[in-house]
Amino acid sequence: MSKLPEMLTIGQVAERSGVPHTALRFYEERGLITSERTAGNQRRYPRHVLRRLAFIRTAQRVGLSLEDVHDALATLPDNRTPTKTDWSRLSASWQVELDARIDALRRLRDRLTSCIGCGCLSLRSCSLHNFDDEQAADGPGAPKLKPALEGGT
Amino acid sequence: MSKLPEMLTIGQVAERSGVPHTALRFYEERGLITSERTAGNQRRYPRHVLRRLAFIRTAQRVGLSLEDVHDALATLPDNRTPTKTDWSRLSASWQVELDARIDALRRLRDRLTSCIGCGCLSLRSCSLHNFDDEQAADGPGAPKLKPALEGGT
DNA sequence: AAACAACTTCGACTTAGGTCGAGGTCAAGC
DNA sequence: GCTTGACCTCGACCTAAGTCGAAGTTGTTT
Repeated sequence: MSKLPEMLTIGQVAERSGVPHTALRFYEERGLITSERTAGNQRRYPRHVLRRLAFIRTAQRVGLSLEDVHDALATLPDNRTPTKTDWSRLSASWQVELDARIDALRRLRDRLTSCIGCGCLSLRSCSLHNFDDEQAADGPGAPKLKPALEGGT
Repeated sequence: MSKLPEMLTIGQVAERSGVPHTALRFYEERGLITSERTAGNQRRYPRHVLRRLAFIRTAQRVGLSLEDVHDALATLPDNRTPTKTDWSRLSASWQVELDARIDALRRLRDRLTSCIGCGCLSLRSCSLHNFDDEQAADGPGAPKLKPALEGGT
């Protein structure tokens, strides 16, 4: 009993979270997680790092970059791991982001639909090539996501 | 009159297509476009390269990688620039891809919705963290797109 | 024929999100 | 007290889709 370990090794965290240990060190380097060290310089993690990792991975799946995640975590008052309240606030702002992305894709699809069969593919006349709105800015080759958390109050 | 130039220089193609000349050389290196050369080793493009470029950029916007585009172009009988018929066939297959992506995002959003307020964020119990279906495979850090053109008959 | 813009190649660099390996240290079991 | 596995750092490497700069050549115009 009382076998609930206070601190976890990097290997344990990797196994429990499903995040490779290489990525854990990488995240630490990026300031997304922190660890304490043993006398022998090995990392030891408090259990709540698991929650933080869950947060990170979910945010990534929503489409946020690690930098965005970093910034989101930084908006937490004490730089703490998100609590239920924080989670609600942040995930609500992700929804906006997701909705926007879904919408952009849908518009693209509809344009494609209206183009099928026209065979135009003209650089000048086809509507598919002439929207400087939506994702034209992040254009080909750089499908980055807008911050979108900025206004996430 | 008769000023319709047979062949275009790289600068002209860049200007007309909106694709930077650096990218044009890059695409050629990748086998997406080809060019002839003058006696002095400069590239000259037939006008239909513009259509091919339109195809490439549109495909990219749909979410295909250059490799996917390369493969798609290779499915064309004579390795030609897509005609109206090819365009219909390929863009129809892109629709499937787009629909799938839209759907995946929608499912993610819905899960997020059902999670807002629960605050669980548990690695084991929250439904957000337990879908090995859909996009779990391309996981965080590698938001690549599935080929999806393979079956595009 | 000389100027000058446009073109050539090649290698290095970029961002994001990591992975891999070498060489060395730490911790736990027997 | 020794073996073995887990851990450490650091730098190199990876993919994708290009960009940038240097040094040299071509093509066009006057």
